[in-house]
Amino acid sequence: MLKSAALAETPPPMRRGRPRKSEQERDESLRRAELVRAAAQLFRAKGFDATPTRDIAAAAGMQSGSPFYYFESKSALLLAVMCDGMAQAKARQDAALQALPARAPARERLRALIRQHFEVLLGAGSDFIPVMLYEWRSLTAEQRQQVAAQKDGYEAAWMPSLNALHRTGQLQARPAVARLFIFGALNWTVQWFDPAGPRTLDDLTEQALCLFVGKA
Amino acid sequence: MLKSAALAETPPPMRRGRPRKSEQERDESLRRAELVRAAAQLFRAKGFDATPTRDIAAAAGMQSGSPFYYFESKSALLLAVMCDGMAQAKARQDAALQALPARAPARERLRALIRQHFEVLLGAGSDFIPVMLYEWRSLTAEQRQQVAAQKDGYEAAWMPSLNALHRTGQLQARPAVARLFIFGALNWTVQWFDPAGPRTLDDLTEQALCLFVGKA
DNA sequence: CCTACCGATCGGTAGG
DNA sequence: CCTACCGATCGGTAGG
Repeated sequence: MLKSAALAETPPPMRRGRPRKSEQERDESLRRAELVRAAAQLFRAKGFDATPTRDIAAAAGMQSGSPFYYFESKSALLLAVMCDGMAQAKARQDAALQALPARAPARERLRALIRQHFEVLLGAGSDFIPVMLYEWRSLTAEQRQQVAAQKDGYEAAWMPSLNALHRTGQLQARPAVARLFIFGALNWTVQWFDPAGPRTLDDLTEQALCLFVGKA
Repeated sequence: MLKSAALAETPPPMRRGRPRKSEQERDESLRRAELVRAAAQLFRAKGFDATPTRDIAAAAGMQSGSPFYYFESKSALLLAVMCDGMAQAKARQDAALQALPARAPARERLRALIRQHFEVLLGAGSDFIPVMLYEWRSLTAEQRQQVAAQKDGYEAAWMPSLNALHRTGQLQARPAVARLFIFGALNWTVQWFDPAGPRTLDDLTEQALCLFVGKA
């Protein structure tokens, strides 16, 4: 496949101002992203250990050794899946909270957080976060720290809502432990939720809210 | 190691009535159990795929090929871990419910179930159930069915309590979905609970109860 | 149960 | 990025 090299060597006429290097870089980062996407899907479907790097290469349209041109090791690829996933999830979370009316009640803030979390866990093509949740063990200690930092930021955003709900008595467990239990309940849905089944994410969200903080 | 063979060939004087075969069988089943225990511990610590059968053999004091004298494959050993674990968990569950005063309130029945589940998940030397929860993927379809049947029986025992709590309004989500969320919350504790930390299983149980069905 | 071993798979690399 | 390949590991078996 010499296509991308040819493009880089002969810049297309309409893109006069662009330096060559940038084209190359864009192409490289596209291929890299394709590898991460393919890896996420396979890691989720078969598990990290059970996924040969050769399969990831094939899914990205490459030969067996090529992933190691982009990533120094298989676990570096796993780390990329997790970090990309967390960055995306955090961005969506911020957007979901921004979209709320100013001074929305805590119950509605929690609803938005839960709903958005389901989206990221169970939505079409969302393999990144499930991989992060279930493949921790395959990271090195340093890699784990890196992901943990992002995860902590994501989960910390839930505490203001939980604290507020505790103050009003709607949340009856201590907020810190409640957060751990709640994430467990939500994260476990990837084990049983069937996107082809009758349950909608809205229904799931409402039921989770009822379970944790009761009806409105 | 000829010790066990020697014992079988020359029955000990005090055990006059016992036939040889039974001694041999008992010895075999002890060794088998030792393999299952070692496998459970390693599968939990490192994951199924990342655990070589050689390590399991060594942990049980055997040579590399010997586990295959007792189990036809590595995944048969995994199945044994899960089935033994579920059988034990179910037995403890029955005992916990029996120990309750007759006509105990539903909240107390749920408390007993949660407390017992924590014991099985987080207690010392309880590796079987965590392995069952996190290594599904490594079973064949038929093996999965076998474990699923036991798991269904275990989880079904929670429904009478959940239904009762729903009727009284203490549980505000639909019982069927609530059960899924609740097991998620509880099962996830294996990811974060530190037995050496300050939290006790009693405190955890109380907090879970408050979260799901509120204070007494 | 052990010894000795096979065949396959796999992560990763050199060299272009 | 590809080609060709290495070294190591691993599940499982034969034969006793």
